[in-house]
Amino acid sequence: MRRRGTVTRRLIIEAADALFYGEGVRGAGVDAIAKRAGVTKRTLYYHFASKDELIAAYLEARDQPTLKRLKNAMRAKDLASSVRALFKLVGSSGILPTWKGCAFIRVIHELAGQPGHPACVLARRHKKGLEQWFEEQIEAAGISKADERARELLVLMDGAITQMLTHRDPIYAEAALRAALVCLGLEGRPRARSKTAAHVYR
Amino acid sequence: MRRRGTVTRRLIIEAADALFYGEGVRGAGVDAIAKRAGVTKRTLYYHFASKDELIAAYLEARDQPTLKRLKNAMRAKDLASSVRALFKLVGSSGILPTWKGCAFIRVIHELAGQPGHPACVLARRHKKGLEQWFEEQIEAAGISKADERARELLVLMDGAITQMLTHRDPIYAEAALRAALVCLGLEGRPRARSKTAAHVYR
DNA sequence: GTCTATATGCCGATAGAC
DNA sequence: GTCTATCGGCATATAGAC
Repeated sequence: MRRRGTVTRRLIIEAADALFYGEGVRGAGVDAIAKRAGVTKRTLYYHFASKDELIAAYLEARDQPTLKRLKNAMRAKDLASSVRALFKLVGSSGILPTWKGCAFIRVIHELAGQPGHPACVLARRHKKGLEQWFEEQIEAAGISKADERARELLVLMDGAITQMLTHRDPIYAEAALRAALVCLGLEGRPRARSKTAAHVYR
Repeated sequence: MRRRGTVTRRLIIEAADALFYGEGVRGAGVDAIAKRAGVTKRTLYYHFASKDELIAAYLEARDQPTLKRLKNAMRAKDLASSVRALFKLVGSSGILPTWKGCAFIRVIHELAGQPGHPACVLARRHKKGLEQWFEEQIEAAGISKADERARELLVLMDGAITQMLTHRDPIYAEAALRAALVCLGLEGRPRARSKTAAHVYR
């Protein structure tokens, strides 16, 4: 009987995570995943009915840890600091060659032709959950129309992630941070920011 | 001798465009592309040395038309109207089932493990070109630090596209539009009150 | 529950005729 | 330049022993 807590099952998901994230859910094959997990393909197919199911399990396993990591980065009391930490995280992660963007967005893009795929459903739920948490944080900071601000923040985060994956240049995470602070009303548009100061980076 | 203007070559690229964009560059095979183009695989491989080269040609063929379409949408004299038109376009496109996001961003995500792939190089160049054009428009509107504002606009656009592909809900394009107008200083937003101040009203 | 071995088909790419 | 025919490999998935 298939249970969800099996050691073998966990090993397979860990291997899938490494390969699906590293090479894409279409680029990585079950053969390589089974080999990395140290099991045979037959064992893999005992625990997962299909590759599609394994892809869904891969995202399912990433859901809470990813949220937890973001919440931990944004644990400051004041919202401005939290938002700065968020985009600092995006910028610093984005310059690492091993970083390949957001796993959920990657799946949405790779499986754009199959929006009903279980993994796509999970990805949408993950992003909705994050949006809702953003909204709670913004509301707790006493900012009105928190739902609108949360969507703006989410758009900026995913836009920053996309640009980081594209150009691997923190300048885009910084752009997103500036935009987020302005949107949230936490920082006015600087009128006379010294050009030299603004260009310290790079 | 292989020339770039051949009718056959164009037919193949058109078929590739439909299938690569519809099912992903990894999801679509050369078999299906050749069939759709009405040629044999051997002919396809006469015109393109490899599938990777065909993928690059597919993006290459999309580069100028995509830029042109965006410039046409943003042809208004005043920047605010142009920006509104941009995100209106993203929102209205994004609810069409046939729309599958930005072809360039899709490739970046699908080939995240191969940043040196010719198609990835083209995708980066395309986005850089768009960013530069944004900068020119913003500068022409008399807004300072146009380079920073252009990056913010680009991040918002790609973030909106990503969210549209994820949720198919124009509410995210609208969020990005609001953020863009605030960032460009085309629409004000009052600074947030402190949390204690907010408590006065509760 | 895990194994060895294999079914079956599609993948990208090629040989050689015309 | 386009065709028919096909290669070798890897894809997902399965049969049946233990």
